[in-house]
Amino acid sequence: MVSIDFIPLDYDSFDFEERNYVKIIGRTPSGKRVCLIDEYGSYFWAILKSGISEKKIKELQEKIGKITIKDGPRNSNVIKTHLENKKFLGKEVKAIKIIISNYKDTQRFSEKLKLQEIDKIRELDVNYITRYIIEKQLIPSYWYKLEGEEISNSSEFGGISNNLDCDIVIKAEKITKIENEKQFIPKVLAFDLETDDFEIGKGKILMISLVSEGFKKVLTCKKIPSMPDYVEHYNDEADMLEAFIKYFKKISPDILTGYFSDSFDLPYLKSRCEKLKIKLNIGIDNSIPKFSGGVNPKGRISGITHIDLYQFIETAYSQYLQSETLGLGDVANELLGEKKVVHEFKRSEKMKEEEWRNFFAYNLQDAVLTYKLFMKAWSDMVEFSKLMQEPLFNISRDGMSANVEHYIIHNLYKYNEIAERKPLHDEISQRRSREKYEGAFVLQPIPKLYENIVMFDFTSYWPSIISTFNLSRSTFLGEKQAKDSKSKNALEVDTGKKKYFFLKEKGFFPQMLEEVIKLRKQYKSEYKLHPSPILKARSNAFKLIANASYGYQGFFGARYYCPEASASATAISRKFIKEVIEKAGKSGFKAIYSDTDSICLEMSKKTNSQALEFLKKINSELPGIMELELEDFYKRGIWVTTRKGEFGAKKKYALINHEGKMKIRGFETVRRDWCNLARELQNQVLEKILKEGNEKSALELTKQLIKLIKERKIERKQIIIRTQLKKPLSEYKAITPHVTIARKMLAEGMPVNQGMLIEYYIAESDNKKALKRERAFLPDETKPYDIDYYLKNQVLPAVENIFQVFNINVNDLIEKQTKNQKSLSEF
DNA sequence: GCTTTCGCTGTACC
DNA sequence: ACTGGTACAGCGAAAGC
Repeated sequence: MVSIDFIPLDYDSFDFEERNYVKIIGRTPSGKRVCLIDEYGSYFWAILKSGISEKKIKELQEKIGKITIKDGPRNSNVIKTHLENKKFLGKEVKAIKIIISNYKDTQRFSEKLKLQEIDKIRELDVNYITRYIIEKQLIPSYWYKLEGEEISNSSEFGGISNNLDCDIVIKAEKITKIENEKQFIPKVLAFDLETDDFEIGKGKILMISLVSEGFKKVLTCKKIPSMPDYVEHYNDEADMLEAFIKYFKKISPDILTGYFSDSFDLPYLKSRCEKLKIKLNIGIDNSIPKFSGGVNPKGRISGITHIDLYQFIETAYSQYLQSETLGLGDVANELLGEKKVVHEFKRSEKMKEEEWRNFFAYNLQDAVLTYKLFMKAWSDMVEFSKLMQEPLFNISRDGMSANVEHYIIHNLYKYNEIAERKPLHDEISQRRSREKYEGAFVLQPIPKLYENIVMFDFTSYWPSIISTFNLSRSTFLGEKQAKDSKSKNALEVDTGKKKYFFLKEKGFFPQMLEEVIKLRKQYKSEYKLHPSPILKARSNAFKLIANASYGYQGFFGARYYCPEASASATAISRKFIKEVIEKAGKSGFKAIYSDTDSICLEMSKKTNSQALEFLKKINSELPGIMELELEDFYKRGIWVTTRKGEFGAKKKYALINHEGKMKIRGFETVRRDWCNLARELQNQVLEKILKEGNEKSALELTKQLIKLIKERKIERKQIIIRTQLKKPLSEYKAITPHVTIARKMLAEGMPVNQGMLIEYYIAESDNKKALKRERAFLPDETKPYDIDYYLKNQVLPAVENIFQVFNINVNDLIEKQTKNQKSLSEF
């Protein structure tokens, strides 16, 4: 018997003599690599119809107990059955727990269970590892004391330990959670490839960068006269790949990370190794990386957690990032404040020595930035895996709906609930075609420059509504029937279209949410008292889960899909925000604007403390855990009309607080599909107006810029328009400028991928009626820009509505200037 | 042949 | 396909006259 402390990192399973075993890789506090092996038989539930006699149930259990699978790839049997009183969607049920010898036969067993007494079979689709984590409570990223028999270098399980790059292999007997808040720092290896063709299977690998603690190298098969000292040269690609494998094994990391490495670097590496007949045996059992998932491949390396950092950044950070793309360069710049080395891609045979030198630096830096970003994201990943209770491999790739669902599944046992199944194929298409339900309320603003504004918003609006009003799949009682009067124990929600009933007795989902909100509040205040990246990450993970839970209930792929709950939540949201608007009016504040959970009020002659008193009054009248809070006081704010100029535009405003900090929403300034010229001018115009309270100097600035545009003094980079290619080029029905440019790029042999930002500018044309797409050119083309287009379609639209607030028509300004200029040049 | 309408597309807000 | 609905705006082609 041995006993060690360890932290589980990578979860896997294997079969031995037709039984399932869990294989978990972790580390001890002193850095030894541990492999835990545990026998574990999976199970599922047969939920019985009500009113079946005990005798019948006994007979049924016996019958089930004898089921065997012999026609499959292995012999499987039922190990044990167990009758239990459980809950399913909140209702009491009797269910038989069926423990089987091999989870891979789950489906085969269920097919033999189409029996009269059985109402439903459930939890066939709960992942084996997930189930193990729930049952043994061996949650990733926490510390445990592991007791068991050491089987390192033994013949157990066919000598599995002999081929394993581990310090100790233990057959688990007892696992106990220990209190250890010590943050585990993993050994991380970041890598990046440069190739001579972007398409996997076509090109060759030119260089590989590797970055780990105290380790920075570029491996290459290209030789230039004087190599930088971090570059190691190999005779050919095969030697270089062998060297990669050698270094990988020497470093023996816990985590391999890359940026887009699931879809590019790792499959590329695998493909080249296959072609060159090199065994990419980087798994701790000497296995090669395996890919699953088809369209969105996921690369798995046995015993080593491969993390494609891009995927985690996309789900966990993208909503907070200002970056206009989620590329490594933009993200590293924003999160680390480090700029990427600029490198112009050329065909490798055309590159000169200096360019190769730069290419090496570029390659190294990609791995350096990936490494640093990973370290920065580590706390968040750990907190995610602790909250969702799923391994890091999954956490780093899952979207928010999967996160919400994992949170639910891992906590169901507290409510004695059996999990609902995932929707089947037909169900999904049915759900996807459902009508949209009405969403949140947005108040139409009156265009104006306002002074002295206060903004309030509801804290965690959606989750607080769902929790307070108990809106969920298991508490939904159905639509109101005309004759229905049995609503004593139910809450009625009038969505305007339909009336829905929900049970008053708290359901598990609203209860879980309430817990999440409570803990989020607790960690947030703890963080404010003792700021640390861990507490910040923890508070943030809870916040994200809470916010995604509303969308989850309306999502077609959800186990606990309930669009009626979503529709009810929005109906309730509309009711409360409108009430606040009305009460504000009665208390002498005037609502300028409101969107979903926020409200901007004109203070008029009211003081700040009067505004806070009003807030207090509102809160005293709010039910449950609903709460309105102060967002900020603002010195000025501006709302404008829509382009047509008929009414005030929603989702578009700019504010400045008393410290001079601006908050700009919806304006072209914050839209990446407008050129920088227009965006920067608009930003400056807004700043001047908000700071000075009038339009005078902003107008001057605009006039100056118009002059510069006409004199062709604008730099090319200022007039570039960027639009994302959101789908494969072939799927476009409309031929827009960016599609035209993308086709042109493709024809010129440039890489064009779904998701990339297409850049172009608009050039002059003799044909005045030419379409925009006919005047669109690549950034490096030489045609002079179209003055008229940039004035009338970029700069003017960006500031026109702002000056309109002051009754100034900027269009006249351009026309006048144009006339003057023409008359000058004509004479 | 010109103007208006409408579907497609992308982006942002919450 | 991988959380929800609301809103704005530009482009290009179809529809309307």
